[in-house]
Amino acid sequence: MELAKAYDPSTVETRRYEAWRQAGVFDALPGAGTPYCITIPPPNVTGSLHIGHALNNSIIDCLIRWRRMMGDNVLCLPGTDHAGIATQAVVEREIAKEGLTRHDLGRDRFVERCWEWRREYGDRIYTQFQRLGCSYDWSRTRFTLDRSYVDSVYEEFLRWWDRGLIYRGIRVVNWCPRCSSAISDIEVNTEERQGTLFHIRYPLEDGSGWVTIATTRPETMLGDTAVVVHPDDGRYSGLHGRLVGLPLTDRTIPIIPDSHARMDFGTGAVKVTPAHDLDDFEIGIRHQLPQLKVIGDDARMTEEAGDRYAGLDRYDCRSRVLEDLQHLGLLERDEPYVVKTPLCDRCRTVLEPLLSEQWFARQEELAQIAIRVVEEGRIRIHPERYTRVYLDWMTNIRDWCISRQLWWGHRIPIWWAEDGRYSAGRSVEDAASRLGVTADSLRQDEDVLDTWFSSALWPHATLGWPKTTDDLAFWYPTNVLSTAQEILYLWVARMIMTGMDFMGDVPFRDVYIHATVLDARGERMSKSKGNGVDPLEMIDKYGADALRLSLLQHAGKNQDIRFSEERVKLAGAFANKLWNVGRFVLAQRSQTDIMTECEDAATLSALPDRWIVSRLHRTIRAVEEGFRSFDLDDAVRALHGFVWDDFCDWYVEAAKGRMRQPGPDQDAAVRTLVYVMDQVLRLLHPIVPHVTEELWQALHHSEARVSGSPFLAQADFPRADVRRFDDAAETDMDLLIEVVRAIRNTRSELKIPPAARSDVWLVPAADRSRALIAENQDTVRLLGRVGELTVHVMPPNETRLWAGQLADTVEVFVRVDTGLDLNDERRRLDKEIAEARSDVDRCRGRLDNEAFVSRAPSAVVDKERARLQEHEERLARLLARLAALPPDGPS
RNA sequence: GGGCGAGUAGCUCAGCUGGCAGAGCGCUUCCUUUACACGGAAGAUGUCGGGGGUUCGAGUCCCUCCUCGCCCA
Repeated sequence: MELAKAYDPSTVETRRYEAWRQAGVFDALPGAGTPYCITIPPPNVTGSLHIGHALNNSIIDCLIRWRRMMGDNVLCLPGTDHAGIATQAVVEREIAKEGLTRHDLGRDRFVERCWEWRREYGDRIYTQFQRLGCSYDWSRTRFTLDRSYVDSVYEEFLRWWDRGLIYRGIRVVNWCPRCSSAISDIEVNTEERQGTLFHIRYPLEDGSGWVTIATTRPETMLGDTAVVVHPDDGRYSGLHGRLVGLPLTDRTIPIIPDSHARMDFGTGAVKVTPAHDLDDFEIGIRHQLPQLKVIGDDARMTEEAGDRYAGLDRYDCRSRVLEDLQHLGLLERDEPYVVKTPLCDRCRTVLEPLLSEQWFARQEELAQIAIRVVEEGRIRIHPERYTRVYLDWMTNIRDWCISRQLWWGHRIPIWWAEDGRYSAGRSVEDAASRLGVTADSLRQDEDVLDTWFSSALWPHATLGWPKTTDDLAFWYPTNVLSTAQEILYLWVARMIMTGMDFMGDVPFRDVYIHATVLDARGERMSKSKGNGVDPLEMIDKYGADALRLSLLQHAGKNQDIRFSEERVKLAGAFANKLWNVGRFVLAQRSQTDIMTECEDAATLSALPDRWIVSRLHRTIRAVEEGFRSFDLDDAVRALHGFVWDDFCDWYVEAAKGRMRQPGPDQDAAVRTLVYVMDQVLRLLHPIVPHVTEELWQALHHSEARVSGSPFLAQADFPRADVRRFDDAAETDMDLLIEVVRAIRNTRSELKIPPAARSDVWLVPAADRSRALIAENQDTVRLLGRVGELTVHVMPPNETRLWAGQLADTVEVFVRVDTGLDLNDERRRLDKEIAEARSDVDRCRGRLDNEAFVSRAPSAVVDKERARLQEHEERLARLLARLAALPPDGPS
């Protein structure tokens, strides 16, 4: 197979992906082997691939491909969630173009429109995952509104209902006036906006003075039912239990001590509006305060707000309240203040915390178990620091508002009787019999369930629960959940609860919280800022492999990643490097009849071969460790260094010399090239699947394989073999590399043109290094562009013609036919001597330190002694060299 | 307000259980040497955020302060 000179992902990636799919490489079959399963976090069905998905799915696919190659029976199950509020917003926008609202259509027709939308666009993100190279089982895609999934959700609801975990309650929820629905915490975007802090006087009822409260939302005062002060706040200690007249109303409200009040904020006195603030709601419960709802579902003031304000929009009401207070002289002052404003994630309407009657799920009992499994280490969270974040949240968990006033979603399986009683049921008939009435007298609750209520079941419901399927039996518990930090609570925690509750076992064993991808300036990407990076555009320009590599390079235990197009480009350069070294290896092999797929590394005897194999196996171990511990960045670093530095820059360059003459050494070199190349492709495959598969096919296409899959994607992943670790080979090769570097450096300093060959004279200090150089002189010659190479016990006599340098323990001389500039040479030597002296002094200083010698471990002291000896020898040689130079003279 | 992360070369980041400060990019000089100019060779570059402490020895451990960011209230 002819390979193009430069790697072009656009001609490779789609073709390779299709080949995998057609061969069913990603399709899983339960039963045999060690199960390994990841159910991917279902993206929002309205969504398209953003950089966070790209990162997470690169991580997931990397793990999945790795485990598949490790021989596990792997299932990676993809899916989407129905995203109630988001989808509904999209479809509402669409029908708005036809001048319609959802109310014009009615519930059934509107839901049908949502389905049409979903049929048309719902699989878009799958195609995008495929472009990223994700090896997911596309025959098992799940959607949270699939019939079987809906059954799971209702099963969950009914079981909880029967245990009394679901109840109807009145609470403050995040209310979006535009969507007319409660929304979940994660759909709240908090934004800092410039606002005003108003200081308002509430006169004491007996006319003896007033307390001043501070608020950014004066309109809510109409719903105040108390003022709280801190119990320890001396300023108010005489006022506990006294009443104030609430301005603009005819009500009086008490002053109550409660430690919620912060003495250092505002005046230390806080107005309490239980119906319109979550904290105030809880204060209200503590002190049994009335809950006065003065703002309605439409964000207009209610009757409760009083005749003068009822019907006004909340902001108009604010203006009027301020005017009126001003009039009464109760507005003490105002100051600019940054207000944290909650916005609806979908429509950016300012949310209203609102007292509302909703369905709730009790959490405490479920949370206890979910806490225990993490404390006991049955689920491990990585990076570990998130464990505490999780546990803190879980121990302070609040009941979960599970109802949403939407149409798109799982309609709550509760039916109401005419007399106001209600019951859940598996069907209207079931509910009817539970209530002892006829089915036709019932009406179903209008609300749907929170989308998270359905995704909380993701790992077991996608595998078939509540049915006992083979998939569920084989792959549950799943192995890893990889996701973003902001849904640790809302989603991860709840999957743990439902998994323990319904399956009696953890839903996954490891949770990996990946970093947040920021832009190049370190700012969070957002649509409004317009600083987002489109992963598909990156794939178009540089290839999916480049995108994956650029992301995985930074996927470790870090909290954020600064992303830039430049990185993708550089990752693309690596793919090209790999491509080209692959081309080289192929070309070498074609010159011989060596066709072995995998050389037995144990039989290699040449130093470069032993060295590269040793380095390879250390790299394999680093990759293994990186993959195992979710330090993918470490794995990538190890591979990058090995491929580019060890293999390309040294091994391949050295091998070129061995290619000239047919014979056993050439055979060994080719075998090693093919072996290392094959192993490298395997190691890199989970990270950059396309380019590695393409090369691997080229490397092996003509071979008859005795067994196994024809795809790299299903080949065995390398295993580190400690017997291949070869310290001696590494030490020896390091010395050779040092010698070559010294030759190159000297040539460069002498401005010898790269094309020219120079004679080199080496004086190794020890017998061992002499033998080493003698055995490998061809390598030194080739890499140092050496003409005549002399290895001798003494330096050359004609000092004027040889520039010298030290490489470790080897003196390296490069011949300068035109004669040496002695001044230059002395300068160079002086510099080296100065360095050597300072090294010697530092070592001596340490060893002269009584405390160091007596207290440091003896190994460290010995090492320091050896080091001192080396430096002293080096210094002596340099001084000798300086002395040997002719005293002075024309240069 | 609580919790967490980050601050190391011009930039982006590694530096594990303390033991001679590293990589990539960029920069300087040179090279189209038949895998690769998406390349090769050589080179320059550091108050490891500040201040204390522990230790024979601190980028690494402890305390404290400063700056930036994230999550949760």
